[in-house]
Amino acid sequence: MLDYEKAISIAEQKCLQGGIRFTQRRRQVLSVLIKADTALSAYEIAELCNTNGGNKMPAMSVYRILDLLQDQNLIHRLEIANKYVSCSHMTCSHEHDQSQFLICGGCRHVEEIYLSPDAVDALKTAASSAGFTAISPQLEIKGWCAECRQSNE
Amino acid sequence: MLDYEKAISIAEQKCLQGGIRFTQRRRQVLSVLIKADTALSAYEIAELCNTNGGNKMPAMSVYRILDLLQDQNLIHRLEIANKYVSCSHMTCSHEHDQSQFLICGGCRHVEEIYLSPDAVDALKTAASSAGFTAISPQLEIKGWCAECRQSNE
DNA sequence: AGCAGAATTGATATATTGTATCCTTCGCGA
DNA sequence: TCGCGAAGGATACAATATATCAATTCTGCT
Repeated sequence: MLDYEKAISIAEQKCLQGGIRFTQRRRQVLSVLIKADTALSAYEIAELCNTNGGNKMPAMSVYRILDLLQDQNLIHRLEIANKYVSCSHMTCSHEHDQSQFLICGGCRHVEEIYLSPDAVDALKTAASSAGFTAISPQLEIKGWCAECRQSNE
Repeated sequence: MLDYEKAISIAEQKCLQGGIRFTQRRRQVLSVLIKADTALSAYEIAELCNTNGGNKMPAMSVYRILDLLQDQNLIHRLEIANKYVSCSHMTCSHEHDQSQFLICGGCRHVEEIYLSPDAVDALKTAASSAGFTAISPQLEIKGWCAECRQSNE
């Protein structure tokens, strides 16, 4: 997990640089995502905010805030799982890192992985020969976790 | 595109072998998917059935039929795009083929690609070291098509 | 301090995608 | 032909997400 305090302060800086405010609500949503050790759906985030905190967090606000945090590269949306995770490179100094996620097609469990540069290159080559300029800086791969694979066979 | 007649007759055989009927409705849904040159959403399939054909095809039936066709390995569901495509290996004699799809994160356009065995191996290795027994026989990769990439920068 | 305008949030409605349930109808074999 | 299970119809509803407009809050400026 990320260093919580450091991540929050970096997020605050990034927002300031982006010309937007790092409000309580935004802090709250990001904080839930950083503290979670799994990917969360928008409605799960809303629920967690309402459980821990006090004032009501409507799902609509969560979506708005998630969009905004994504624009600042503070979180990722996982399209296979319809869930969100905080960016594990948030506290790194280098930019433009590629994040890679394995997502279980059964239980939707999410694991972050690190592909070899060779593997990423192979994907990029295949992608560009299909007319895709580049694969996304965030790569999602669907698979089957050990547990789901067992119970499926 | 697949040889339509051949694909339909193979589908019929597979269904018989699986102990289920290849009804008119099921033929209709599969036929729409085979003839389409793109991935289609369930509601798009229903609409196409209602446009071309005569009798009404409710969306619920489409979902039921899509589930069933998936069980018979006749179609794939693309989770990133929330769409469905007919299996391009339907008419091949060999089984257990890996299908790979590139999906544009912008317009959701879908391209089928063919990764080198090396690339697939690299993915499998990374996956298994993360506790995933295997990546899915159907691989989805999100990227950006040339058009969307241009209009985004 | 007070005001204007922009950013943020609230509130409500609605779209999209998908699942659950229960009942009816259809087809095949005894 | 009768009965049983497969298939389909109908309806309700769940989960995820977007659109819109009004209310509020903040910020910079005078």
